[in-house]
Parts: sequence; C-alpha cells; structure tokens
Amino acid sequence: MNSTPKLGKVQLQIMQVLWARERATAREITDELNRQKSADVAPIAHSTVQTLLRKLEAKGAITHRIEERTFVFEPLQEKSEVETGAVGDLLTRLFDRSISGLVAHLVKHEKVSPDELQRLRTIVEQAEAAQNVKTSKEESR
Amino acid sequence: MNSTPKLGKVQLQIMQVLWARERATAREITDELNRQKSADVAPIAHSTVQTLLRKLEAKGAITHRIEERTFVFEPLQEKSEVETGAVGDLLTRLFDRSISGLVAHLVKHEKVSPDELQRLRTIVEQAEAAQNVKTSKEESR
DNA sequence: CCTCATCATTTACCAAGGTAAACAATTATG
DNA sequence: CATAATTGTTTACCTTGGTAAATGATGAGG
Repeated sequence: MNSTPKLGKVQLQIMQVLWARERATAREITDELNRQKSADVAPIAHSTVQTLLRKLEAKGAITHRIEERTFVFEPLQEKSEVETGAVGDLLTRLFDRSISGLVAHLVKHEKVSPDELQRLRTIVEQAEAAQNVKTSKEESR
Repeated sequence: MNSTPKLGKVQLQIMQVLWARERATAREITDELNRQKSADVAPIAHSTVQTLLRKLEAKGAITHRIEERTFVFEPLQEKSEVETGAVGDLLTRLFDRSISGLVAHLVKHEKVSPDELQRLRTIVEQAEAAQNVKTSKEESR
C-alpha cells in the first residue's frame, strides 16, 4: 500500500510551503499561507493548519521533530512523487493514459503563449535527444 | 458561478460512458462500468450509479429525458470543458500555472515511449505553425 | 507568583463523494 | 390475477477534506 495518498487543496498548499523551506513550524506555515491570500478572502485559522498537519502526518506525507518545545515539520513525500501521483490520476481519469492526449489538450485549449510553446518544443526535443543517446548506446554494445 | 463543478472519480467514469455513447440509461451505465472492472473488484451497485446520476444532474453536468418510461441520460458538460477544469486545477495546485512545468514533468517522470515523444513534437510544432499563421495575418493587415 | 501568550490536543461540524439497502411504483409473466 | 423483475426514490452511513473553537499545558514577563 505504497500508493501516494492523495492530498487535498489546502494540504497541497501546506506541502508547497514545506517543499520551499525544507522545514517549518505550524506558525510559519499559517503566516505564509495568509500572506499569500488576497485581503478579501478570509485568512485560514492557525488551528486549521494544525489539524491538517496532523492529517498529513497520519498519512505519512510529513513528519516532525521537536525543537525548543515546538514542532518543526518537514516533508517526507517529495514534490515529484506527488506530482506523479496527481498527473497519473489525471491521465487515468480523463486521458485514457495518453500523454500525447494531455499535451494535445494543453496546446489546444489552454492558451499557450508563443514563447511558452517554444519552451515546450525545446523540452520535447531535448528529451528526444536524450533518448537517442540511450538508443545508440544500446546499439553499440 | 459558471466554474465547472468538479466531478469525483466515479462521476467521471459515468461521464466517460455518456460521452462515448451520447446517451445511456442508468442500467446501461452500470453494466458498462462493471464490464470494465476486473473480476476481483466488487462491482458497483446499480443504486449507487443512480445516486451519482442524480448528483450529476443536480450539478448540471447531465440531464435526462423519459423514453418508454425509463430515464435516458445525456451529458450537458462537454469533455473538453471538464478536461480544462481538471487540467487547470492541476496546473494551479502543483505547477504554479506553468504549462512547460507540467510538460517537463511529463517527459522527465512519466515514461514516454519514443514514438509518443515524436507525437508530442508534432503536436507542438503544429501548434507553433498555427500560431505563426495567426501572427503573420496580424502583421499584414 | 500570577497572568498572558503560545503551542498542541481534543472535539465538533459541515460538505462532498461514494456506497448501497429499503421502499415504492409499475410492468411483465407464468 | 398473483408474483417477479425493473426502475426510480428515499434514506442512511462512512470517509475525507476543510474549518475552527475550546481546552490543556507550559514557559515568559511583570
């Protein structure tokens, strides 16, 4: 049962803070989240953050040590792991596991700026190049 | 409040059936879902499907007509709409709205076969070509 | 030493998704 | 016609995420 338990919206925001800082106290996380919020939305309560930290720890996504009598949390799950889980979910649920299907959707329905498109091409080209290297190595041994 | 209410996992599966068939009865959907399941998982109960159809209709994702005294459901929300919502969610939650960030993750962490990669390049190149046409039109008027 | 602030813990609620039995209405069928 | 099967409706329960107040513990400041 190693299947990366899915995280909710706010849980992910908390993870983002943890990933960015490596380690943080509950108070730091609360402040950071509220700093990110625009003034017209209600700030999140500190106890809410604590509850979610608790749930994240129960799931094994984070852990804590005690320093100076306060909890210092750090992520256990890596961002790329969580990304893979979420992307995999999306692929399964909506794109029949087709990566090209997803990318086709991206360039067709999300408005992609010209330089973003160029970046996409570079990314794909480099991946192809890397794969060719691997292939020729295979062939030459 | 036109923000494409999010659909759950099974709700999406139901939508998939509806998208594929254009229209279906509750019974047809139940049978289709259970046909898709491997024998070792518990089949979904018909009443569960009916409950979810009800919730989908309450959300405005589908509607029904009555034919021969039985409900025939059809999708109101289009697949591309739902895809956009789900992809947008993923982008916001994990990729800081960066499409290239998402694609970079795809080619790096999901195993993409060589021909899949080639398809990706074609998709991106064609999008670039389309954009260049648009741009030159702009310039020439 | 007493009070205040700060943190952690407990407890409680609501919403949404999923699950499905129980019940009702109505149509087939023996 | 009586009963079985089908379909839709009602009701209920569990889980997870999110929200946060209330309570408890404990160290700091006056």
